[in-house]
Amino acid sequence: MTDFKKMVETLEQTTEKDRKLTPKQEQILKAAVEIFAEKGYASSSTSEIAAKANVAEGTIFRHYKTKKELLISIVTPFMTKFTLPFFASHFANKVFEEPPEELESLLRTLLKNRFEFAKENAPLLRIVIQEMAFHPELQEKFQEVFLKEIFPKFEEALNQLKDKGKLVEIPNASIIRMIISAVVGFLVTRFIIAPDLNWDDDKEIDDTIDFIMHGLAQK
Amino acid sequence: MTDFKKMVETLEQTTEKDRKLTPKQEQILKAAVEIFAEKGYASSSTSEIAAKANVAEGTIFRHYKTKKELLISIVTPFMTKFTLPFFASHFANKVFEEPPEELESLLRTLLKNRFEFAKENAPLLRIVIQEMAFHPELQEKFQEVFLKEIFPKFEEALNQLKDKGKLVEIPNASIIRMIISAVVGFLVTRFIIAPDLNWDDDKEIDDTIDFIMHGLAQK
Amino acid sequence: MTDFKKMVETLEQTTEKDRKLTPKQEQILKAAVEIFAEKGYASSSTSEIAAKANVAEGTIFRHYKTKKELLISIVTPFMTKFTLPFFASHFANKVFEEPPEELESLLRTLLKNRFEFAKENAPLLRIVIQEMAFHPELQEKFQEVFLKEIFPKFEEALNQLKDKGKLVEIPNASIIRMIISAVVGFLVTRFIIAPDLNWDDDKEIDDTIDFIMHGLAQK
Amino acid sequence: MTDFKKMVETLEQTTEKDRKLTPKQEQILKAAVEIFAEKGYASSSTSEIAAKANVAEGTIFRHYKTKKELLISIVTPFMTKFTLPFFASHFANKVFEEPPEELESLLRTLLKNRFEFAKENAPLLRIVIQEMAFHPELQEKFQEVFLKEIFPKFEEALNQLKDKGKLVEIPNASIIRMIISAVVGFLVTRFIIAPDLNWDDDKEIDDTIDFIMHGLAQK
DNA sequence: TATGAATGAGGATTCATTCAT
DNA sequence: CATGAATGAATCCTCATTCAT
Repeated sequence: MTDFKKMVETLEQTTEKDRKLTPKQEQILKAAVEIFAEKGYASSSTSEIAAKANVAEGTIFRHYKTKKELLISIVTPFMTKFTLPFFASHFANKVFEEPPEELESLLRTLLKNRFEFAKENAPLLRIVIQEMAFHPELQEKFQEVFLKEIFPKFEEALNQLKDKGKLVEIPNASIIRMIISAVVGFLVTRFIIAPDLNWDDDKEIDDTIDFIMHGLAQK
Repeated sequence: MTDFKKMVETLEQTTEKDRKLTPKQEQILKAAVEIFAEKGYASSSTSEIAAKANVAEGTIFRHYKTKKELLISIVTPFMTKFTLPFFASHFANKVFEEPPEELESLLRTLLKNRFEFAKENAPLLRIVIQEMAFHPELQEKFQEVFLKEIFPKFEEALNQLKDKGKLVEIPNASIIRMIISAVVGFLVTRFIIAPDLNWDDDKEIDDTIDFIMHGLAQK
Repeated sequence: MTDFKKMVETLEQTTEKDRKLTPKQEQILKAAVEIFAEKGYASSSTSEIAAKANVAEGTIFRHYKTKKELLISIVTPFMTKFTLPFFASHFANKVFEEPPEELESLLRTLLKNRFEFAKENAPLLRIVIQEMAFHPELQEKFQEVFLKEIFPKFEEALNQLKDKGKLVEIPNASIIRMIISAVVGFLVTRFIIAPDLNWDDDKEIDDTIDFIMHGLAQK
Repeated sequence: MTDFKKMVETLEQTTEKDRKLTPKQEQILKAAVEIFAEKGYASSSTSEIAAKANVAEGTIFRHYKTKKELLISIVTPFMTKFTLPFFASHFANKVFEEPPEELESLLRTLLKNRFEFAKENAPLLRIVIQEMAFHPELQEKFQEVFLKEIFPKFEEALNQLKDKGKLVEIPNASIIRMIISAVVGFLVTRFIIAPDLNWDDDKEIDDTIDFIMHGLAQK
């Protein structure tokens, strides 16, 4: 499980780095997040970021060699942090050992937890979703994190459930897609498309989980 | 049903206009679609589009006053055409009068039909999804088409089903979100994220519909 | 007096040409005058002129090889026509033979006459004044018309008056400048700077002539 | 006399700003003045200005957001400085209290003084006269400076003179127009139309003042 | 003769990045 | 470390002019 350890290390380094951020750096990051989220990476200018961050234009380039490096410095820690909980040891354990109701409660816990994270980092979520399509660097990072780490565990769990006859017999990839579609569809609607609606978040989460569980149950 | 007629007219006008396109215009549109899809609107340059279209840069601006107008000329006909089948009169009729299995077969027909359309217009789908976030003009067009037209009919149909006890009792908005998430999640995965995988499209569509139907069935 | 004859011929040719103008040409000239007057030559576009003239862009260039030729076709006939009365034979005669009061009445007649012409052609006056500075072709035409024709006659007349002791003894060039400044200053104020004021034109003309006459009288 | 103070402040600020100009900025202004004067604002290109100023084109836009702002930064300080002497307190005083010969000597002093200023800033004078017609911003500035400040004082002075029977009884506006026409006509001829003639400036000024004084004297 | 699509050179302006202070 | 003036390539767009129809 070297990969996992490496990942955690990476995360912790990042965290430490975060702590080492000078005030100016923090201002820059904060401003960049807001502006990237609002107008998209390509339509944001470093001078605008500098202005919003109350910093000279040159200062940005002292900390981030290029504009793209600034983007990556913003996005990858978020991706890592967003993903980490999936590795919490009890996740694998529970799914392997417990009855299928456990999948439900696990998803529920996980979603609620990730929901809070998304809520606190809505602009970052927006940036990731908007920019993923255009930046191979981000896609690679995503593959690294998702395809190589989460996906296999996910599959393992799904296989277990299938063996116990608790899961519809369709390809794992499809199942995962459906789960993620439901979750991301909710998050995107909640935080990007219509953040100003009067949301009953707990109910929406419960309903979404119910929808997934029934949709995937063995018939 | 004036609204519907107006919409059809609009569509047909558009189609006629399409036929009137000069060769150069077609080259421009084709090139623009490819480049916008690949790099995103903001990162595409009109000079690059002109080069790919084998046309002088000025020629683009003879036909489309601004770069943004070019984008809109590309996107809105697609949005309209993509949406129009939802207004086919039998849609509303069937859902109102027939048993709920009808909903399923309708969704299935609809999805298959829209799937083909998306397949033939994958780059356009990509552009719409990528650019919607940044262009109020597109959002308005979307609202016009979706919120004012499709959504209300959708809701009516759902209410009917709920009355017959065939539908889970959660808010219509949530149901619609779940259906759309599943469908869009599929289309995005299929055509944008992993278009090169070895897809069994019919099965995926069937599985997705099954997922939706079970997920939303009354318990 | 070949020069004079040539000039009259030129004028008459122009006049004949004017008569031969096709409707499209007239529309073009009319539109060009309006637009040049409003925004200046350099800031006017041929496409705007074509639009205002209800004519295709290419049509302008069928009649005028270049944009500049269009300007010249507009300005030089005006300059010639504006100048021609100064050659009316009785001008020279009267100034030579009559007492100095005659200068006054002549100036008065002349100014009133030219005033009407300026009034009917205010936009053209505006164009001439605005563009003279930038177009050597116009300057040459002006020199041809003014320096070579009018100025010498003017001088002759002034010399006569000086001989009779009726004129202040300052250089002719200065006298001419003062007269022209007063006249042009009036026309510019009247038609360009403040055309919307409530002008009593006859009184202004009289006052201006009085001002000139007293200003130049032998002390 | 707040208005006057405000104006002086403005002038001094401008002067200080002038002193703060970086060398590049000075090069830009110098080049722009020369080129604007020669070809007119609309026909001057920022690339040409940059080249003449030995500066990158982008540098112009670092200091002046737009080409028009560059024009205004050039013209308005000139207009203000050109106008300021008219507010020198002794102007009003003298005209009110002294015999009418005083008007003459005052005009003479003023004209000589403004003549020197125009001589040193001939290209600027040219720009102002050429561009005034096309830029509402300049017209406003001019109105602010002339119509609201100079004109009323001028009128007061003229009324005083009329009361003493020393001035011809025609409307003040006409008188002012005549004076200005004579002065501007002289300056324009001297510096714009025929700057290369062999001018005896002092005599021209004297003659011009004489012309004005006699032209306006009570008959 | 009139059209208007097409051109491509040139226009103002933006922007990521560098570097002397 | 931080600044912000300077850069020049690239951007979107305009325009006078040409030419096939």
